Amino acid sequence: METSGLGRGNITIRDVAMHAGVSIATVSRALSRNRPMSPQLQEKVLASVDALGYRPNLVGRALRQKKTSTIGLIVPDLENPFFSALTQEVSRRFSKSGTDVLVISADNDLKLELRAVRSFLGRQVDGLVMIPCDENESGGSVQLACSGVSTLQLDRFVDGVDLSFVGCDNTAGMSLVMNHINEFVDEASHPVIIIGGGGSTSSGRERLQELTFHRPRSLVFDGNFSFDWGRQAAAKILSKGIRSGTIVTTADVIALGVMSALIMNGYSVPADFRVIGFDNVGVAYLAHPTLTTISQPLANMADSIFSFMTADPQSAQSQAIRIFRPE
Amino acid sequence: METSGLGRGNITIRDVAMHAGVSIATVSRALSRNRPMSPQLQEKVLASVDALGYRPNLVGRALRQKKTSTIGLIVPDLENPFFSALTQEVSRRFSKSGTDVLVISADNDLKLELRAVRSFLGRQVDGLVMIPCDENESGGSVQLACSGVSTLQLDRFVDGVDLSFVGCDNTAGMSLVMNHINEFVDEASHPVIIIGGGGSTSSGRERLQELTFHRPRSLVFDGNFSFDWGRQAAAKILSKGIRSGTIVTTADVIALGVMSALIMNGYSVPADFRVIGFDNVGVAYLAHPTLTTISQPLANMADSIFSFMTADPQSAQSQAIRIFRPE
DNA sequence: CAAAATTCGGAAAACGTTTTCCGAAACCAC
DNA sequence: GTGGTTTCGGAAAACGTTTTCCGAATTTTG
Repeated sequence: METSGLGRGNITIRDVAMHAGVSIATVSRALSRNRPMSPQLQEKVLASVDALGYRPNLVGRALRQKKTSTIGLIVPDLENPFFSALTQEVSRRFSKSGTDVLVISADNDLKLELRAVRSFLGRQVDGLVMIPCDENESGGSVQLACSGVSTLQLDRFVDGVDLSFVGCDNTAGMSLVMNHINEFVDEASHPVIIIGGGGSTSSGRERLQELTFHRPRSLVFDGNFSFDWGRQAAAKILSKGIRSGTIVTTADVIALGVMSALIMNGYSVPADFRVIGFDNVGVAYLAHPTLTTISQPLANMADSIFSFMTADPQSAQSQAIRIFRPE
Repeated sequence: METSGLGRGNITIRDVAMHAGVSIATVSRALSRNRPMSPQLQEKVLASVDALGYRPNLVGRALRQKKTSTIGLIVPDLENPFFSALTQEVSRRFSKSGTDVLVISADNDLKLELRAVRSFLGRQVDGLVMIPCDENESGGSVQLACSGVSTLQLDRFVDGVDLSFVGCDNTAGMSLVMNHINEFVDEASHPVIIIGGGGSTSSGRERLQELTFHRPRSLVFDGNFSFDWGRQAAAKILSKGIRSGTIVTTADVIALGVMSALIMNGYSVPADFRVIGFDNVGVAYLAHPTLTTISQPLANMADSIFSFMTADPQSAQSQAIRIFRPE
């Protein structure tokens, strides 16, 4: 009569050893195939493992091995579809290898971001990927992370210090936008209006800088990466009496907010206003083809994170900064 | 001359004890305030902690304390905005207490879901919250989870076994939809068309059942919870020659897909077609007020999860099923 | 002032693994 | 048959912490 796994004190490797009549070292070896052993003994051990429903305690293992087979991912805001897509992509990339990606959302809060870093560091993750909340204020968190474990900044980087980063070439991306505008838009009748977002993040700043550099006399509004800011920005534009134009935004979430507000107010996209986004998140497809957008190469970025994390920490590659061209 | 935290062998509690000239027990107590101690000694220890930049190894702590101050959350698909909102809400609720919410996305893959359960169990999370991928196929994963740790199903539940669950009352929600339709819609000119989704999930099934129960002669399409399915469904409707109606869907993501396809094809919402969603996710606000939707009480659900997890495992409450009315 | 009670620091056990080391047995070669 | 090599299981140390116990010092009490 076999008791089910419910027995309160969990089954440990000792119980298996006892049940199989061998030492705990043998059990460990039978499971890890760390050293060759006679097949019949292995068989016996594995049978006991099955019979007892033993599952190794990964905390004990981590303590001994000094590694957890885990990487941490800190995201500023999971409700931003670009970040959830990125999260999904990174998880997917790592799921093929044996390491789990553990995600914590910082909820755009610097305190929570710092806490997440501390938590992951304390939990001995083998690597840390973070999308910093703020270009300036997140510096401490990022540096703390780097001081403890192999760390990579994703999509955004903090100012001042020179730390590893993977992201896309925002400048090149916005150049694509400008080429598109030069080619298809008659600026006389369709003035260019710029709506920024994420002013205190590197990606927001880079994109906005590139736009204002090319169109220094355009009207500029700046806010954050959210649907709501897009809606507000559209209202501001309309309240200035503007009735048509090309609206360039620094993220799809903003662009979608803009579009929805315009349409609610009876304007047509793209007849009255053309709207341009950035990121090409899944939900942007809803507005296709009326929303023009720039794709970020998520898969490439995830690949790069993976190879960074699996690389020898000493190797030069591990310090490289990888920047991908958007499409 | 103080070396920074970079020194490879990490600083352990022994180093602090050595530095302060006390025993490791004293250091532990100084940090945990577990037992009163003389203030000057505490001061001395804390000074050493600061000087060395010591951060406790939570793996060691977890092993000793048999708790990790961690709960796991397994989500089928982070790109579904309802799930990312739910994730964010749950994280937010727990961030006030000392426990971190660790998230793993199963990517709608049963294998990955099972792996996530095993991983969290092995990592000794103090609790597990899961949104099962599939009403039938996820049964094994959910039961495994329950056998190891206090587990709660969220939003969806698996069939057959009677396990703890927190979610919303889909039937009541759809009744609200029906009341709305009865009140505002002239069904003679505006036939009701039903678009289901998530057929193999309890919430998808419950919602669809309620709809077909009230409108047994309506046209029904069934698919999954995605923007894309909404677009396809709209195309199916149009290809049947239908040019107006009330389209009731079982999720906002579907409704938004439907709307976008209708608008792309030159139809007006809500003049030609009325569209009704479910969940009231943030992105649905983009379509407000043309999209009618039903709010799920996220905050209440998160609260309930929290109290379930912090409750004494023996108490009756810990087995309760909580169902909230949507608004 | 002695005895009892209290405080508080340290030694050591424990948590569940993996892995190093050791020794016994088996095998091989001559 | 002996010496050398290989194979393979077990004992025990180690990972970093918390906590139980113990004993010494201090305080309180009669």
